[in-house]
Amino acid sequence: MNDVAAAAGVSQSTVSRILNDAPARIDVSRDTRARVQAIASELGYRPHPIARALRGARTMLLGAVVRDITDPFFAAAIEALSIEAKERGYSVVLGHARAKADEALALTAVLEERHCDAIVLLGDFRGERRLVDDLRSAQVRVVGLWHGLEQGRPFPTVGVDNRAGIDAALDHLVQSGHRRIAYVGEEVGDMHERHAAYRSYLAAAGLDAPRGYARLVANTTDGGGLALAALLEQPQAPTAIVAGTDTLAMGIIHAAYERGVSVPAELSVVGFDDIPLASATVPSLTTVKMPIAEIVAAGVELAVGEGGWSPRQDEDAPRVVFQPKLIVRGSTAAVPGSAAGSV
Amino acid sequence: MNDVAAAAGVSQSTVSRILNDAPARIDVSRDTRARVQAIASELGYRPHPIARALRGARTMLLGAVVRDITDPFFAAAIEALSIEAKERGYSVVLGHARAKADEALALTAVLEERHCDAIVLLGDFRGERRLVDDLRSAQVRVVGLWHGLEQGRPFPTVGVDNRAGIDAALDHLVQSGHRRIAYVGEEVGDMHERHAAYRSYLAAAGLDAPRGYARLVANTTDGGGLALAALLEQPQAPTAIVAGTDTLAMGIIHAAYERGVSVPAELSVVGFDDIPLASATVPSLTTVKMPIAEIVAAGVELAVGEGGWSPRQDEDAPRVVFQPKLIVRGSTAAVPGSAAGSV
DNA sequence: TTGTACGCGTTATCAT
DNA sequence: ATGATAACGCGTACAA
Repeated sequence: MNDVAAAAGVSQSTVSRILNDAPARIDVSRDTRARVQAIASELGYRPHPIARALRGARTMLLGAVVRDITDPFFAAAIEALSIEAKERGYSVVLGHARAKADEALALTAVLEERHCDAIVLLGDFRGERRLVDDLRSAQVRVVGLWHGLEQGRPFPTVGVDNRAGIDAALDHLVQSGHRRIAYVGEEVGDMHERHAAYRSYLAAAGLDAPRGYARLVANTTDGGGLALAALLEQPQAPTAIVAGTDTLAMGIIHAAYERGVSVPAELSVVGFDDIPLASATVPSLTTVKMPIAEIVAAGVELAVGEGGWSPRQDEDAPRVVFQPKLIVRGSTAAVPGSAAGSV
Repeated sequence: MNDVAAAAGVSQSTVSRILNDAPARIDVSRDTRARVQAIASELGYRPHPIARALRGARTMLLGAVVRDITDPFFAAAIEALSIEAKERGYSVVLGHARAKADEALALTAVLEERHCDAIVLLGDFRGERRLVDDLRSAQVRVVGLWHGLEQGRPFPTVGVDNRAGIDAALDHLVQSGHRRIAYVGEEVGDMHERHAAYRSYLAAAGLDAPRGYARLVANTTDGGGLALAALLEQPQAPTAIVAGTDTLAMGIIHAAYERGVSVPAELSVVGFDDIPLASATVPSLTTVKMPIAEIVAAGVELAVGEGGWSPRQDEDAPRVVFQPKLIVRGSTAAVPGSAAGSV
């Protein structure tokens, strides 16, 4: 900017005023303005965001903390976040939080918070006391997406109505004649709610729910395979499985294929999330569609929008909840032996 | 830092020296050092990275420009990049480059380059003249991963030996008795090389390659479905398909399932990349494994490591090439009608 | 061993 | 309508 000022024969502050479009009045003469602009573009002047930030301006950087980007669901969430952020002029900084059991997760280790105007948590970090404490004492705004339920939330959260999703999935299965319905999930974040919803649904419907029908495994395709193996060993194998995520559902379907169990003819499987590949599996996946775009949009609004929330003593942080929607595809069918069944 | 200095009764520069571990000599007395450190941690002092960066220090930010994070392959690449970057103390800034046909892609639009110490391009951006020009004139180091071939490369690139991968896939199919082998891909980046490798392999092997056997479609599961539909309409349908990516392969397998074509009994399919879900599909996917971690590590080294490369006149930018590896799983089998076949 | 002073590139305030 | 100047937080050459 100094170069521009020197070349134009004006002071540097004048250049600043011109290039920032004089917030106050049009107190720059037309000719100097034109001259400075010409020279600036000729010299290829580019504002220096770091210097601006030092003056107190925003960084236009949005921090995203996520455990595992490989998880197809969170990959889709990051994509949505990136799009939403870009529309508001923000860029996303990835704070990769690989949970290493031996080290407490410190915020600084994962993200230099002062770079970012706000931080978005993707997934459940309630187990990371250290991280949450850091976040609480940091000056940046924090929003948690799919962060699970909590009593005294230190920051706003946005999520989905897990109970409604599980209810819809189970309604669908029950209406297809299923009575022996198992659940597979990892006891983390939203899946905790899904598990609880599954249990209370079965109880309310008066359905049998043997202990072995709820399998808690890692949220991976391998975890799904292990869960299926265990379920097939039950005295009465289930005719349908509700999976806590599509990843688990894919693992279950894959394992069923390897074992010669036909989906959906012999076993129905319902997933949760509707990840991008869910419609391209064999068979295509019946699943509960997560309104990712809406959730991310609400989260970004809370993080960097005008409707932002700042901690107060007299009220809890807000929790926004969106509704999921059941998508029926090819992985569910009537229970074997029913009207349309074989035998 | 001023607060710390005031509280400790020393000057701000002393504090700076202590907290930066005096690069020169141990010219700080033990007691003042201890006192300052105590006060600093008590006050919860955190260095201000922006001010540091303004002084010329590095931002420890690594820009990543990617077209489509939803693409499972690039999601995995981003994951690897994030891990590799974190090991060197860097964070990744996502520059989301959704190709909108109507607007030329400007670097500033996608990433405020002066924030980043270096920029990593993920995928093929040769079509984006504007972006590449911006990159060339920018002062940051740039590295292209999976950027395809180019004559006068303005920056170093790291990639995979596509020809070797395709050769391995075709060798496998030919050895399984296949003669009618089709190719499905999008004419972008590395897939261009894969297509060329497919054609020259068939020519060298003296295999029939009807025009309609090479299907150029979008790199999505839907694209794969369209390609399969077109291939099944050929006078002589192929017995095997080489897909340019696993995404396409999954689309092909899904479409085959929907049409009642059995994979691998009636049709063999080979993918490329070995995305995380490739081993959990039905059937599991035979594919060419991309050495993502190695490629990303080499890229980060070129971008921010000591072995970095700066443009010179007398030599081309380096191109590092890694070798892929064929992973045989369940989506390929002997050609129908062969020794082990039915009928 | 420690304090003073300057500059990094901006923006904002005050004076001209 | 424009120029001079202070300040943002930090690192460092120089002076004490």
